[in-house]
Amino acid sequence: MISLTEENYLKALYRLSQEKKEIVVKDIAESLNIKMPTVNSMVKKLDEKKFIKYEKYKAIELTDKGRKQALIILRKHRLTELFLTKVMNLGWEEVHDIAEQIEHIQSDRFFDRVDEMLGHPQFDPHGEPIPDPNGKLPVYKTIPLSEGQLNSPYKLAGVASHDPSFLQFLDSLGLTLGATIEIKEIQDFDKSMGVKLNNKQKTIFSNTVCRNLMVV
Amino acid sequence: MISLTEENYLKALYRLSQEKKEIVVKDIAESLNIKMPTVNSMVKKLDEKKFIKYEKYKAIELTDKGRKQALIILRKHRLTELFLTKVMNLGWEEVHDIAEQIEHIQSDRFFDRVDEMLGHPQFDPHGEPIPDPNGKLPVYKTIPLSEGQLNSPYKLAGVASHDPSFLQFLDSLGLTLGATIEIKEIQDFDKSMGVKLNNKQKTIFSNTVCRNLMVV
DNA sequence: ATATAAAGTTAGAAATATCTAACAAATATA
DNA sequence: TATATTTGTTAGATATTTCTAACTTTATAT
Repeated sequence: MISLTEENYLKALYRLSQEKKEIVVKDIAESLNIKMPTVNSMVKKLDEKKFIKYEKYKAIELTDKGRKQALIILRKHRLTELFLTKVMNLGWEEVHDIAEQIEHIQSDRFFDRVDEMLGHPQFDPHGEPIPDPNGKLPVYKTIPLSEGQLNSPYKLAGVASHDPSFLQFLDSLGLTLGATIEIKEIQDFDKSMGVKLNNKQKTIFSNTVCRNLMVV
Repeated sequence: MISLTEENYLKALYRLSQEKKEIVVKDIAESLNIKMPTVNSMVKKLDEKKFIKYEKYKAIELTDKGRKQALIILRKHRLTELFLTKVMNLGWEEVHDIAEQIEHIQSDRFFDRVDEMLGHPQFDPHGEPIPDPNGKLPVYKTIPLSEGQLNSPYKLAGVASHDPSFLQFLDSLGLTLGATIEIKEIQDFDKSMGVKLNNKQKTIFSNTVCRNLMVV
């Protein structure tokens, strides 16, 4: 069995591993707002339980087992956030704290239903992929929309530019991660594309825009 | 602050107080599946925190503060069970364990939305009333069914007689608290009523029965 | 009314997760 | 390189929730 506290350590470990190559005791202490000696005891325990690899004074690494656990929690967290916003109509600013609690609920049935009610989403609204129930992160080979084909529905999986005006432009179109984009027309002369968004509105994207929309 | 464990003790205490007049250490131990010495330590603590009144070798009583806490948890539990069945379409047999976990979530916003999505229900499907957000059990001004009106759906909120044969009679009809009763016909000569139960089966109640069914 | 049984209590131990104080190692700086 | 700073570790304490073993009080039954 894994405790709520251990789950929180693993989740922090995973998040930190995404941000930096080396994770040290201090990183975890700061991230979880606890003192270093506490972390020290805990990493010893997590090492014994084979969730991480830890040696005195060395960097800490998640094992496959630990990463799997972390991803299962991350899945619950992301599904919960989506559920709270999309199904329960709560605001994005208020769902995080609730999701931090619900992510520890032990019930496959519950999260399966959440997943189902959301239509098995692949991305959360931050564009982060949602791990599968076995703690596997699907590997998407994303391509820029500019290399996409006609009449084949793509999903927005990320953006290559983080220019605020670009993001605002996407926002104004209601284009969030996970949105469906279908290429309906390609202009030869400037490579601009006529596209259909979420099977509803149609618009035209310049090649610049298309090169910055990473799809799957 | 009140811990998850303390919440579970208070909930058990409240449930036991509904079932019997005197609650002793052994009752709690059995109800929570823990040993008596553990309960002994805990009741001392709950007494110090003013949630219960406890003296050595005496019966245990909830204080107003303790009862309020218990009712807030009960509210969360009942709302959650309703939500899981009505909104998430889970089966009644599987929701209890999940609700036992979700009831400890700390978020007024979350439970307010749950309550709202369910249309502010007054009873759970077992016919138990749902406490309000301040831990108050609404007092319904109940009337005997005999004073009810035609074609207006009532809810069974209590019984005026506790005669075993009467209770068994209700039981045989599947009439539990919260059940819907609609008067379809009133016989002038003996005041017996033709009624529809839970929008399903129809039957006839004598005036004696009607005077003992307290509805809302 | 006394003996037996049931229920309750105390004392002390263990697991979990946290802390502070003191010391040690690694890293950065002068 | 030597010193200072940062980071890490150990040891030991505290709080929470649980347990077992031993003893005490209250209730039951002969």
